[in-house]
Order: sequence, then C-alpha cells, then structure tokens
Amino acid sequence: MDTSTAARTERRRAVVRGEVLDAAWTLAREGGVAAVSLKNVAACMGIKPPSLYEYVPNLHGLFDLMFKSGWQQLLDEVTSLRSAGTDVGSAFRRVLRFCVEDPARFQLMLQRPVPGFVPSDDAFAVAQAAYDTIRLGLGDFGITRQADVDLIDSMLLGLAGNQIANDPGGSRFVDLADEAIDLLVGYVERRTSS
Amino acid sequence: MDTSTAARTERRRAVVRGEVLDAAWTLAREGGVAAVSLKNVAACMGIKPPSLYEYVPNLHGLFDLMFKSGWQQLLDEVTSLRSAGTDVGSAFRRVLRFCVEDPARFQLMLQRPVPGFVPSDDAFAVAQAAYDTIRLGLGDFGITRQADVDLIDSMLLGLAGNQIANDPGGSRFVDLADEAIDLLVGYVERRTSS
DNA sequence: GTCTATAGGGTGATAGAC
DNA sequence: GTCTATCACCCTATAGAC
Repeated sequence: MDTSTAARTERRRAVVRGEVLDAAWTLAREGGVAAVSLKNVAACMGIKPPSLYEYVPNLHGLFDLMFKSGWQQLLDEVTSLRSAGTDVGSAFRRVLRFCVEDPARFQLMLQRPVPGFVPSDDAFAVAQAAYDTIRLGLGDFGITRQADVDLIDSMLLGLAGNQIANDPGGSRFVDLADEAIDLLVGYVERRTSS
Repeated sequence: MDTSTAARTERRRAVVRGEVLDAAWTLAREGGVAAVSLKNVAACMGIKPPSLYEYVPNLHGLFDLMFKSGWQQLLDEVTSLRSAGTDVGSAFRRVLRFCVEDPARFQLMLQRPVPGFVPSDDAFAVAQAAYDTIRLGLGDFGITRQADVDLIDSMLLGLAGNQIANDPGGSRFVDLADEAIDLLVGYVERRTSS
C-alpha cells in the first residue's frame, strides 16, 4: 500500500466522499431528489456547504455519483442473481422490489428528475453494464429477441411506476409480478416453439 | 347571459386564465416542467409576473390547472374512443401515443415532478374520472378483473416511460403496442374461457 | 481541511403607485 | 388591471482567513 502523504489523504477523501454520498441518499429517501442540496447535505453531515467541495466537484458531480452508485447497486444485484442461477420469476420479483424499495433512487436512475443534469459517460457505462447483464440473464432463459426484452423491461418499469405513484406503501402492483412474468414468458415460449 | 360588470370581468378573467395555461404548456413542452415559473410564463405572455396573480392564486394553483387540464384531455380522448366503439388495440395505441406525444404532460400527470405540489381534490376527481372511463372501456371488451386492468395499465405506463426516456424521438417502444395488447388480451381470454 | 463572508443567480409573493 | 419596487427567501459557487 502506498504510504505517501498524497495517497493517504486521497484515501481519506474517498472515505468522506462515501459519507457525502450516504448523506445524499438519506436525504433523497426522506424528501425526494429535490431535497438533495449542498446546504442540506452539509447540514446532514454537520459541516458547512463550502467544505463539500473538497470531496465533490459540484452538485451535478454529486448527482453523478448517486446515479452511478444506484446503477452499481442494481448491477451487483443482477450479477448475483445470475450467478446464483435464480429462476426468471424470482429475478423479476427481486428487481421489481429493488425499484420500489427506494423510489428516489428509482426516480434518479430512470426519470431524469434533475433539470440540466446529464450522467457522465463513466456513470452511464455502469447503467449500460447493468442493462447488458439483464439481457444476458434473460438470454439464459431463451429470451433473446429485443422486442421480448423490451416488453419485459416495460412491464417491470410500469409495475414499479404504478406501485410508487398509485399505491405507495402497499403491494397491489408488486403482487402482480408473478402473473406478469408468467404471461410474458409464456408468450415467448408459445411463439418460439411453434 | 349575465351582463353585470362582475360577471363580465369574470368571463374575461377566464379567457386570460386560459392564455396563462397555454403559455405554461408551451414552456413545459419546450423545456420541461421545470421551465414553468411565474417569470417565464409572464415573459411568454408579454406581461410582468405580478400580473399573473389576477388569474392564478399562486404557482401551485397553476400546476393544479395544468394537472387538471392534462387529465381532462385524456378523459376527452378515452370518452370519444369509447363512444366510437374503437377496438381495444387501437384504443391502447391511441392512449400510448397521447402519453408519448407530450412528455412534460405525461410527467406532470403521472410522476409528481414538482416538489411539494399535490393536486387538489377537484383536479384529482378528473383524473379519477378518466381512470374510471378507461376501466369501463376495458369492461366493454370483457376485461373486468382489477388485476388485468392493472397489468394493461402498467404495460402502457412502462412502454410510454421507456419510449420517452430511452428512445426519444423514435418509436421503438410505441411499435410494441400491438404485440403488447394482443398478448395481454390473449392472456385474459385464454384464462376466462377455460 | 474547515471555516466565514460574499458574490450573484434564481425563485415566489406582496404593497402600493398609476 | 398592470405596473415598479421590494422583500424574503432559496440556491451554487468562490475567495481568502485560520
């Protein structure tokens, strides 16, 4: 391990950067993405707003970190589901729960709620990797046609969106997961076997 | 018609209120919901921000008008589709196009993009009426089970969301409408006939 | 590395002249 | 009914003291 002063301070900065990210997620979960401001994040950490610039280039840089970490979490999730050989129904349910369990994260990842914020190429690459892994995972079950992937993806997105918007705290749409994936997989099988 | 001064000025106010609403929609279409501010709306109309308070109680009141008018447009759409006896596939396509053709309207109606804004009971009633009409319309085709309605609704929402977020300007997800509604209707029919 | 002070932009909203 | 002037916040971001 590099023990130079520069490397040590960089490691420390990375640690605090993680704390900044945690504070931002906490605020987002509690008050939506709009609650994430330099003032609020700093207050949440017990420091003053200007100090944040030691760890994050600017506010958009923080959103970029959040975007990237959200997709990284999903990537980890689907990677582990795939290596565990999880069946398609359970995987669908698990990803749906991932979307619903943190509405602010879902919103940040998929609905561009911050005017003017565009994810960096670096962050976008993680999102792409997660999406690719999902495609590979569906491929394991014989679902390879792009249209089929899009239909499953859309159903997932729709169920999550409806659950968050129209039945927050409930499970009306989440409970439809099994039926939804069964009908979609059945559709693919019926078509490919004929 | 009432020709009293009070009634005449009220009618005039209603006209200008419509112009305010038009300006707000124009701004939303061009720059997203975030572009709708008193300053921008006033500039768009060639007046000064304080003058808007003659026609709208405050900014949230304007968003409430927009929310209500968006759902009123959808209500009109589905009402006319239903009275025309449109088949379920065409209706599904039409409503999907309604969602996609104005992303800002879709966002405002379904994704609560304005922090702190909650639609009034009055505005919410229109949304409810539109939703009820959709349910009745699906009932015309024998689709009455709530879970089936929710699945169709979710697929619609998901296709629209994906189209707007992942293929703006294209038609990748809109083109899946026929296949989506066929597979959903087929699923319902197969189950109810057995 | 954290702070205070401040610049400079934005916003919604109100009072009061005309 | 529309305006000017203003208030009272909010925000990001930077400069420079300690």
